[in-house]
Amino acid sequence: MSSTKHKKSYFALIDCNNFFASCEQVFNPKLIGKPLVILSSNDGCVISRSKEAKALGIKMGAPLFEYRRWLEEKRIIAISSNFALYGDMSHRVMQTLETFGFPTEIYSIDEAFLTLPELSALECEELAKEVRKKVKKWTGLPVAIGIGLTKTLAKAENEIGKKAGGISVAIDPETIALHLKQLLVSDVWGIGRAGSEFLQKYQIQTAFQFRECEDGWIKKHLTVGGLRTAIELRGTACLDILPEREHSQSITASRSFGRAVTTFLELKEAVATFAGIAAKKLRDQKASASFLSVFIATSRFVPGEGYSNTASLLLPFPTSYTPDISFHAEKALKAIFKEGFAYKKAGIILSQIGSEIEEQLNLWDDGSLKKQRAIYAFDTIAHKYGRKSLFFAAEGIDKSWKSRSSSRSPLFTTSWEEIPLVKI
DNA sequence: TCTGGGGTCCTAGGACCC
DNA sequence: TCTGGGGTCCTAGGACCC
Repeated sequence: MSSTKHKKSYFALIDCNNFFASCEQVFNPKLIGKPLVILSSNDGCVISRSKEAKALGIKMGAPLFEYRRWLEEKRIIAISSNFALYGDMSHRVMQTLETFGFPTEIYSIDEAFLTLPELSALECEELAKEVRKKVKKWTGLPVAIGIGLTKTLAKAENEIGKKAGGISVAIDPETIALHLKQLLVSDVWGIGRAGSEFLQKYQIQTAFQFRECEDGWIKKHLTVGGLRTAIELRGTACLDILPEREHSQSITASRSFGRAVTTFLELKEAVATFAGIAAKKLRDQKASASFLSVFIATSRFVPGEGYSNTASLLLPFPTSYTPDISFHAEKALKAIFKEGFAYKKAGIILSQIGSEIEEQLNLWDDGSLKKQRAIYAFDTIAHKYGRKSLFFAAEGIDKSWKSRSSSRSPLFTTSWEEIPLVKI
């Protein structure tokens, strides 16, 4: 019997208002009520604005060098970002939300979804009020709350709530339709710039108009992601609350440089720093990575001759050990570095992340191991330890790999202990 | 002179394999 | 050895999110 057909549930999206600016205000009450902007690294551009700063018309992402005079004239306070503080505040907010006992998904540094049971609209409102009050009391931060039948609708309600006292609920078809008619497609979660520009050409401007479009047409032009968004807007949930993952899919450490970097040495040092940051993040997750990319780029704002490139490589072993990662990052950097350019940005991306133990076993035990990776691993070991140890381990050759060389195909070896593993 | 950083997911097309 | 169709894997790049 399909009595397991799950009960109806609602979604709430809790979103901190002007998060970074609000965090600063909590710790420095003199900033409350003032036009305030938070700046990115190198104080490059605006990444958060207080309500008052927004009212003065300063745009998200505004570059400081263009607006500095203007900011001074308007007496807007600009301060550098403090991500350690924001991370800590985020943690407190999430902990507060978890005290309500609903399944919770932390969506970003300042947002979380809750799954609610089926309630009346009034009960939803009451609950939202309670959540707002508690978060404000426990953390000092103001939040907006949207409640809807799906995550996308909760997001939409949140947008509306921000402009209407902080809370918006829509769970009946009439209210939903009414609200979606007021919401621009470009403000729908999942519809970005490219999507809304495309829809504009077909005179589709509101979320309501978008959800009325034909499935096949949406899928053809906006892919499955677009279709999922439309289905969610019609009230059918197809994005569930995601369970917490053990580790990230990828880890990035990158920076823009305050001033242009031209030499390999400088770039090498920067990349070594990124390697350290990324490796630490990896270890904090008790994970290791098998794939590494390094990228460098000149300024994207200088027209004409720029240069940017990425080099990727499979690590011989899954690792989270800084010297290993640093060593390979430098190799990758060497492959793409070109003399004569003014580099403005660089970074490292670690991917193919798994738990340490799992990955170590995979390398030798698991038939699902990718061939390319195995060959790479063997070549590297052969290089590092000499062919002898390889032959020693090379029992039980998988026949399907025969076309390669017999010296590097022993995946299903029974004496893998003989191979010295690089320490993680 | 000066323009953020960190993510996820999807697709197209080539490589490869049976 | 030749043949082609079809599946799967892999990667680059784009779109989107905060």
